[in-house]
Amino acid sequence: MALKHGILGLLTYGEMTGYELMKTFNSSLAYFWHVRTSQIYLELDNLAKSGLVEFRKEIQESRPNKKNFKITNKGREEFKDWFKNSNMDKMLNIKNEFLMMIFFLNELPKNEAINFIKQYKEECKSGLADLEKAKNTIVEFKSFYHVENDSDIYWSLTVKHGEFMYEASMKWADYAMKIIKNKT
Amino acid sequence: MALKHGILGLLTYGEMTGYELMKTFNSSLAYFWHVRTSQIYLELDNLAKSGLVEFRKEIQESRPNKKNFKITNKGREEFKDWFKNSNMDKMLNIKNEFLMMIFFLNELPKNEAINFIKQYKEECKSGLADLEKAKNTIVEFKSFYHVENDSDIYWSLTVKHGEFMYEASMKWADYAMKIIKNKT
DNA sequence: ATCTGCATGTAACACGTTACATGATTTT
DNA sequence: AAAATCATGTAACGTGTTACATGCAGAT
Repeated sequence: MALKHGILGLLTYGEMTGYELMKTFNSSLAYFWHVRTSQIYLELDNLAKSGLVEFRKEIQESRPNKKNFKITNKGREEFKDWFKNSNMDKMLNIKNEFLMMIFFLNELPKNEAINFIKQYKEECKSGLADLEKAKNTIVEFKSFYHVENDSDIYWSLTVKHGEFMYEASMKWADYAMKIIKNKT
Repeated sequence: MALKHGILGLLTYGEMTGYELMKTFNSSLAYFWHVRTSQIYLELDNLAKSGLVEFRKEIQESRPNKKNFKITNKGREEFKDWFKNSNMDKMLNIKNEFLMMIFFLNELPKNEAINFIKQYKEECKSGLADLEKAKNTIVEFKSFYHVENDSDIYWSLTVKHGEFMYEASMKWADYAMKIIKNKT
């Protein structure tokens, strides 16, 4: 139910279209949540049907028409309840296909195994670079939606989490390559 | 397709029942992949229908009857292809509900926000403890299935990855709590 | 001239979870 | 006496991906 509550959460900062929501997810929140337009529009439909959001049609001349979504009071309640009914252990259990491959990496010859880890390290590097972009979009988002409170402290903390993870991942990659090189 | 290839991969070490596969996932591979029995049995059905695995029925007296699955040649080919057709960027994009909550944590009063991070840190601590168990089950698995090669180097690397991640997460949690405490 | 951005959606499929169902044996 | 282990499965549901469809405006 995280996407649902993510949408509701973003709408607490102001009216947004499906397209804008998608953009925000795939920039500011990109490190921990990607979305597809198809999913966003379906979810917005569901939210509207449940009365958690409502929309205002806006006819545009030189652009396609929009639906500006805003959160309802019922939506705000639902969003608050999300924090009350959360439980930590469920949230942390991950699925990581990369590690599934590492588990079976003996299938590859040594040099290819090392190369595989090297690629991973490169990917982490580019992940770190993307976090820099996220930092910028966060600043833009705050001023664009005139967010007065210090929510951005928390937005930055998610980015910081990414930095910690990517840096640790790269250290792990170095460790892993060393181990593989030393094996018979 | 990671579960499918995970099952095929485990079966390269020897014959296993659905139940044993489930046990192995939820112990040795638990850090990065949890499964439910329902999913395992469905996937085994599919794999059998595709001719990637086959099974041998074993009638037991004081226990329910079993199906001992083994990988076919076709299954081995499919498993090898998994490494060839993989691409890194797809594998690394994560969904993290915990970070979704962090993003919106301004919704909670300061003390509750700090408590939330504290709970996370505790969860990481217990994750680290579980990794110790995983280390043991890996050793048992190797001797039980008489694995002669040094695959276990890679198994251990997945555990090490977990250690790096949990430790970095806990450092992040400390950093986050400090930031929140200092905010107005 | 081609690509990117804006803006909306539908349909089919793949993957994963929840809940249900059974039943003997062994451990606490 | 209660709970965990062994061992199999079905059905319904929820979530996410892939592929398809449209079409103008502005930038390269």
